[in-house]
Amino acid sequence: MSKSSPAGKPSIRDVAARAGVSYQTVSRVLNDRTNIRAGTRDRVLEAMHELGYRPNRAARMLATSRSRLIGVVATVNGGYYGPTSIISAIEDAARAGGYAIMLTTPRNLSAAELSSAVEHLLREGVEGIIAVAPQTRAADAMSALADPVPAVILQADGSHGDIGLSVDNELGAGLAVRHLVELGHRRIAVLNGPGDWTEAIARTRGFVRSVHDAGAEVVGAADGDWTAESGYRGFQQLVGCGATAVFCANDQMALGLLHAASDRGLRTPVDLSVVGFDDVPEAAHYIPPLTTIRQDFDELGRRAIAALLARVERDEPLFRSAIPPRLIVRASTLPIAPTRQAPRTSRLVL
Amino acid sequence: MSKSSPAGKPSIRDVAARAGVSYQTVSRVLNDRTNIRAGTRDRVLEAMHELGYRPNRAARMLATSRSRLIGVVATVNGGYYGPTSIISAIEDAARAGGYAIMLTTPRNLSAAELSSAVEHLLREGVEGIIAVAPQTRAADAMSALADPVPAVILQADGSHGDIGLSVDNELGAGLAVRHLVELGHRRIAVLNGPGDWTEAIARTRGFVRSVHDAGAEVVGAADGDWTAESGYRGFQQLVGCGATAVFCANDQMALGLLHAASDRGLRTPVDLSVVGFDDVPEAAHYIPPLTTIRQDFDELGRRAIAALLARVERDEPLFRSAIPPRLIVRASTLPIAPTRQAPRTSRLVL
DNA sequence: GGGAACTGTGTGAGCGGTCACATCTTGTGG
DNA sequence: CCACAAGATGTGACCGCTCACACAGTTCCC
Repeated sequence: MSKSSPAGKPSIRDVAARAGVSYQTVSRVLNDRTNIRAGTRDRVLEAMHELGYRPNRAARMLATSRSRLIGVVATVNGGYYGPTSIISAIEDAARAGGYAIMLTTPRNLSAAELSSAVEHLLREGVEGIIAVAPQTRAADAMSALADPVPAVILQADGSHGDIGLSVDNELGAGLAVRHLVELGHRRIAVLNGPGDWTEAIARTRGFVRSVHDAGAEVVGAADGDWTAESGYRGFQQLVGCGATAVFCANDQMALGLLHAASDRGLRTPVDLSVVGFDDVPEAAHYIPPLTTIRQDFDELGRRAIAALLARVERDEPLFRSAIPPRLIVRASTLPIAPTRQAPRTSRLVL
Repeated sequence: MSKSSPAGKPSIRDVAARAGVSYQTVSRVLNDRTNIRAGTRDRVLEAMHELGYRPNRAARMLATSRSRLIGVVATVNGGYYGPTSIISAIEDAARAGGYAIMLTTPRNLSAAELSSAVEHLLREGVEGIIAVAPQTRAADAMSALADPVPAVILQADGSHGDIGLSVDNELGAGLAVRHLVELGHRRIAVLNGPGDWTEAIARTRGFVRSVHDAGAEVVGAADGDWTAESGYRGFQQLVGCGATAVFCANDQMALGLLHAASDRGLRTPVDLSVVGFDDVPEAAHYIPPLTTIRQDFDELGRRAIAALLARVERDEPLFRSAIPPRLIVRASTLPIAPTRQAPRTSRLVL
């Protein structure tokens, strides 16, 4: 068999032979160069089509020393809605920009797992990394690790230099609080997310500030770990605090809290108003349907890629921009009832 | 600058020069060949470390014409728990096997979107494809598309030749039914998944057969689309059918059904027992906590990679194996109350 | 003690593209 | 009508690695 054996996959040279041109001409067609006669181009394209030619990425990568690969690091444990949506948006935007996504899913966001994931990506030759690493520790580890290539850390706050990008969590918490205050609530409790997550910190900060700004009062606080289970336990800690409304740092915890409230015979929203955060698809069917803060994860993913590619391709500095979330009002919040204005220690009041 | 300029990334030749050996010896170390003197290997390894050498994947791919890349096609719209868990398990197993994952997330599972996603992966040079394409139509399209490389289709049933792999949905439905029957339920309704999803079809089939085998009766059926919203509507269709228990083809629909039942003043599980399918993390905190069928998505992902790699590396035929799911009993199911044995048309009976 | 059968290491070629440059056409103006 | 620029195409080298093979140095056994 000669070198142009049709056995293996066709190469640029097979196409050239078939079209009666040199391999370089084929390469020009491949790269959309301008200086090619239309007729020649057509012949080459036809030859490619006939041969079922597909350019070899490895060869191009080797020759250009560009991989057009973006690495993504994300844990999707528990099937959280946020990371998953973000990844999907990232892939979309990356593909549109001519890049492919290489995914790693470390079991957790410990420094060791992260470092192993990043090392894996670097070995694969990615040109940039997007980490969905919403824990402060993880974000710290990432900013240290992603030395050789540009990186964007999602859901990281301002403390991580110029490589963080996130939804405006403080604003989101503010929207929730203002909504409750407008309904007449003055005694509000909070169910925080884990203290080492940037988003949780920002939401708590936004919550506390907004409550004070509105002249209301934080009458109770409990810490959760994002799970519905921790929401259930959080409710139990809040019992007796006298709140008429609770702000939960995410929807899952709000679900657990609704469950606990129901177990205790409390009627949401008559006895207690509840606000969540995220607007997961199921939130509209919690009992009662949950008032919550919707995050635009798609937009976050798109911006992450836009920022990273600007850096990779044009060496522009990463721009920071916070994405504003929206308040979605459903049935879990209600104007405070006249009889509840002065809460007594009834079992129907938190 | 000479060819061994330390400017760019170090190559195998830079390492060789530093270690005082030929580039081939370095290559041998890289590939864990046996015939190398221990001292030589150590010197090479040290040189690599000093230079911060990282092998160039593109060059290796080109030389070996192997990419060690696995393409994954999956839609993660709506943040469903299943696909996400599967992807994570796939990545884990692939990395352990020395492969990297290239992810595409088509917006939907239409033939056009699938084909574009697969084409993208093929251009990237993947050696195999795993598609999380649980719709029959999508599975059909995939088995047609994935011509040039081996493929595994997840959550596809036996009708897709030897490339499908899934949890044993029929068995799962059977577990749910037997549980209800043991509790005394004889009049059972079903909330089906969308008719063009292989899993939905298998669950329905398993449900119907098990009900008949147990001498019980299917007194009502409604079709949903996996969403909580469709579960809510499904309940309304089932009203009046006289069932004492409902089997829902997934947890989200069960959630919607619980919501609708609650809106109508029906108490689950006193008035109505409900079983779901999937065991999403939140299911333990639905109101009431949901009895459901747990799928082992991790195992499914691992088996998918195992099957695919066996095919890619040793050209073994893909083996089919159904993974058995487990019944998780929670509070949404209860033995049938004596007064409900002969259901009257009370508003408390479906 | 001299090949056979190792072990350890080096050399040339080539994977399939791209780049820089050379060469051949073609068009244009004086 | 020819010089010269611009456009279209071809040639050689090279990206970083692996393969097949060549070759040197040991061990070994009759």
